[in-house]
Amino acid sequence: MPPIKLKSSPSPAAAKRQHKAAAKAATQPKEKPRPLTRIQREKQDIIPEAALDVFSLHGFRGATIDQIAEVAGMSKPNLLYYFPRKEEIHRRLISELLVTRLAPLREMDADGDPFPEIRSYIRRKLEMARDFPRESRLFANEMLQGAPRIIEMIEVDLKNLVDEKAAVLTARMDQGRITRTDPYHLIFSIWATTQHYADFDVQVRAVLGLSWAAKGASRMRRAISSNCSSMG
Amino acid sequence: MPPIKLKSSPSPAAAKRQHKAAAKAATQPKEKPRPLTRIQREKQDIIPEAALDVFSLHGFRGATIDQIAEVAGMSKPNLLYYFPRKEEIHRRLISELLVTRLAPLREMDADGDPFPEIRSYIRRKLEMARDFPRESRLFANEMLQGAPRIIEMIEVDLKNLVDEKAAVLTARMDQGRITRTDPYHLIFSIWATTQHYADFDVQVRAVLGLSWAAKGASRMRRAISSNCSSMG
DNA sequence: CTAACATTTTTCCAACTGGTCAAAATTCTT
DNA sequence: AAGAATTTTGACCAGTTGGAAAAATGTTAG
Repeated sequence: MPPIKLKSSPSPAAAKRQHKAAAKAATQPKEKPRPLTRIQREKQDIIPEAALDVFSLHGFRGATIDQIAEVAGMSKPNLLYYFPRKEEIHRRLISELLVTRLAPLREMDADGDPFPEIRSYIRRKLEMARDFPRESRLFANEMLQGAPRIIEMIEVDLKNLVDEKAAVLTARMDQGRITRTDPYHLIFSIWATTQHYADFDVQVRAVLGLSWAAKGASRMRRAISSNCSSMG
Repeated sequence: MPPIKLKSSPSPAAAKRQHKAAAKAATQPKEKPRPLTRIQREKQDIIPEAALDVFSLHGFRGATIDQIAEVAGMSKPNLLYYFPRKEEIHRRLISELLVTRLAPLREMDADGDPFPEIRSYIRRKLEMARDFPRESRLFANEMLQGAPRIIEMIEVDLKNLVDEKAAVLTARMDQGRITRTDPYHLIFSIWATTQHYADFDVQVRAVLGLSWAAKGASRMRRAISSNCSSMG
């Protein structure tokens, strides 16, 4: 399939506006930047929160500002007062997301004992899937759509990080401290498995016959131990 | 965040129409059902094919009939002549999908040697991810959205099948023929890992620094061997 | 060849979409 | 309390969306 051009870019005169406060600060450097209002702080918290619900469920195109506004408990124009474009809410969510996602891998210690190090990496990933399933789904949605908005970050930051850690793993394998495998595919497996519990939650629950009320906890514990042991 | 009601049901007088041919066949049982035209056969092949492109990329809500029609090389009303509702194209794709997806697990032989049996199951799954990535992504999209259209099938057919195979696996473990693990999580791991190569294709390619031209083959071979070996 | 049917195009529609704008309502500062 | 600034609302727009209806065009069995 490839391109499928979206007839987007609806407003030719886009990018002209800016958030009022920001605009003021930008055009009048003399004046003190006037700190964020209480309301501003609140709303800029509530809106991405609501948007996460909707974007993670329907993807960028499938989500509507109206929906987000409704979840956030405000009117569409009011929401647009804080985030003048749909894309900006999404961008904000995505960029936060990437930082959080890279952290666990980044913190994997090269000097530690490789086996517990990997085990704890898996655990952290699983915990993230349990505690932030919406973020996981947002990411998955973005991937499914070909990652249009984050491909460069993946190609540079993520690739470099993985290259680095893969090199460390290879070194450990050379020392015979862990079983030899392709380090990249090892990492992919970890990503895949942990993501799965968030992204395919419905399926997991349905197959295990879990009540929808029984959130995470015990299932997660089994998943963690099960997955750690299968690494052996 | 669960409900997010879409303000759908736009046409209150829906469900009134039917495909002309089908309608005729239904209301005039005397007449011979009048076999499908050449054109009908062609189009009913082309349309789901095009729809698969679009749905797998944008999900149900994000996809538009216009897009599908464009990919299929026909006008929207013409497309609607064959599939009067957007949902019907999607439904058709999804139901085909489920059959195909269950097949490999269903064919896993309870009497065979468990290890090669699992290995070949993984291989089949990986091959499916390589050869039918759009189908995989369509499924993933559906899952991310909470599987609204297939939850019952998952809860019944899939659950039963997995329960059955899990029982077999447990028996093998009792015999000490394979390492003891939670059979459900073993199966989830296989699903997760294989899906990953289709759904997160972009990420896999970016991290491995693969050219976008180099499709599947060699990467897949490594993935297969790598994943099989890590089962050991 | 032609009637009967199948297909396609054209035109149209109401609801929804992302987004604008000015006025009204609220909140903050002094 | 008053004035200034911020926040919210309501009305509105142009473009898109899923879909309907009918007219125009093709196809094909007899």
